[in-house]
Amino acid sequence: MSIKGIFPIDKWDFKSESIMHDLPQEVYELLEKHKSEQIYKKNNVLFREGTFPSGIFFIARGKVKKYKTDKEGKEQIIYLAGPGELVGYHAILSGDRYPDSAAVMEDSVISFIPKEDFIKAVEFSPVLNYRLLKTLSHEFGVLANNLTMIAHKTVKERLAVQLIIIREKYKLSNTGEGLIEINISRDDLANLVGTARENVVRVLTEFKNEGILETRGRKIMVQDVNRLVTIANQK
Amino acid sequence: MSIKGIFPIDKWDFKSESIMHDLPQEVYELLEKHKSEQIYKKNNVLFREGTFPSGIFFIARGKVKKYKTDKEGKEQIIYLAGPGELVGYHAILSGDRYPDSAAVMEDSVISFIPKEDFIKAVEFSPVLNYRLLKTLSHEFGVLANNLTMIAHKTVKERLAVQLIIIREKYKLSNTGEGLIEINISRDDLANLVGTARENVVRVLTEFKNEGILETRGRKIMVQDVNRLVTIANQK
DNA sequence: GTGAGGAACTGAAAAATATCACTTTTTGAA
DNA sequence: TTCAAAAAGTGATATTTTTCAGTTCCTCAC
Repeated sequence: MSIKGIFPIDKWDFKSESIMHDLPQEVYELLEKHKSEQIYKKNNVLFREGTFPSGIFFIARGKVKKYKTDKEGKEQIIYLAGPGELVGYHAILSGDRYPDSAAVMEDSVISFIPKEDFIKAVEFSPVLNYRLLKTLSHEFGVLANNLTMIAHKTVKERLAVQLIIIREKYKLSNTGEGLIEINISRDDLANLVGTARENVVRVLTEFKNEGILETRGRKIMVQDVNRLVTIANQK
Repeated sequence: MSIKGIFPIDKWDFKSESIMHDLPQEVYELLEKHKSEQIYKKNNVLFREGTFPSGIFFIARGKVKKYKTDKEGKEQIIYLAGPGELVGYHAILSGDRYPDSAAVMEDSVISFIPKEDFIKAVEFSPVLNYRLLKTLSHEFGVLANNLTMIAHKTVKERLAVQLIIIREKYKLSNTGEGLIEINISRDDLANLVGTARENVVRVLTEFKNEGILETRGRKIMVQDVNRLVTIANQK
């Protein structure tokens, strides 16, 4: 039983082709000229909601979360970005402030491209322009799915969905043989699912007791994806 | 006490300039050529999630809801669109199926523009292209706000927020003197807020008893916006 | 290798929300 | 105008989720 068959997987989050892949030489050079690559340590913040954008970030290696924080300090993760993805371009396109914050979830290699260079490239290149439209449309769909899910599914169902997505998305960072290791803090998982940490832990324990997954330290290894898929599609 | 002062109003839903406003003559003509204007009766469906797009819709007059429906038939409203707004263009940009459905909430005047003409116009016009990017970025921000809100705010707070937004958004359809009439079914309101109809009705009654609003039939008239704003910002 | 501090986990109680079964009101078609 | 059907409203109960107040388990800096 393939996951695709029962779960509209392509409408979710899985990484598509990198937006930067195979751009015309001139655009590529324009972006390369002033970019600066740097290693960001875990928990470093790339930018904060409400500030004015100075440029965009291209993830070469690592994981980045985009999130919003409310008055009480509660965090909601909007999007998990990985290698090949661009972060921080919404604000530059809309000409407004950053609508969300971004932070590095594990030590990552990230390029910074100054605002002016990016805008120039977008103006110069219909290909990049069109690709941004596609990416944005895709991200919008993912977000709309999440909204519907949070509004209508239980914590258990939502957690099942997110585990499937994360597992698929971060497949590559696997050690090779054996089970795929999902490495994410319970807090981040809770902020992604849209609930309290305690609930995530409880459902995780439930899944463990049912033999759906096992944990080693903070790491989660899914043993039976199909059952997760069944739970995800329950309602 | 202005609403703007305490509530980040510009980050929410209020209608900005129409995407079609003041386009270069050639683009305008390209879009006009094959468009067909038509009156859609209340509850008519413009398109359904998962089908292939045949074109886009421009709302000349009326109200349209974009929504997703889950397995159990529960509806979640993603976006409320009004006059001057474009609907159904996401799917065309992403080259995929419609990610959501759209239905008319009251008798409306709507133009249909065939897919090919729209794509041609986008390819031809950097202005239109750029404007779509801006609109999409804006819509993304609104959606991200809603996601965070549904995840962290109570039904009462969310309803307060949405009442403020709808009231502002549909200000124009007001009769003139006196209070602004919000005309929306309790079901639609519930599907927008992300809860059951009963809860919406209960909170509405609460608001009524506190003198925040009054109702005449299905119509809601807000008497004290400031108190709604206070509730909306409670947490 | 160790121990301090952070993260993960647990249980019980309170609060919010969903559901069900029903009455009343409103609406719009004949 | 009437009157059925649809929508709105109500109350009681079940379920889910949050919150609080802890304990236990990892991790990594020394």
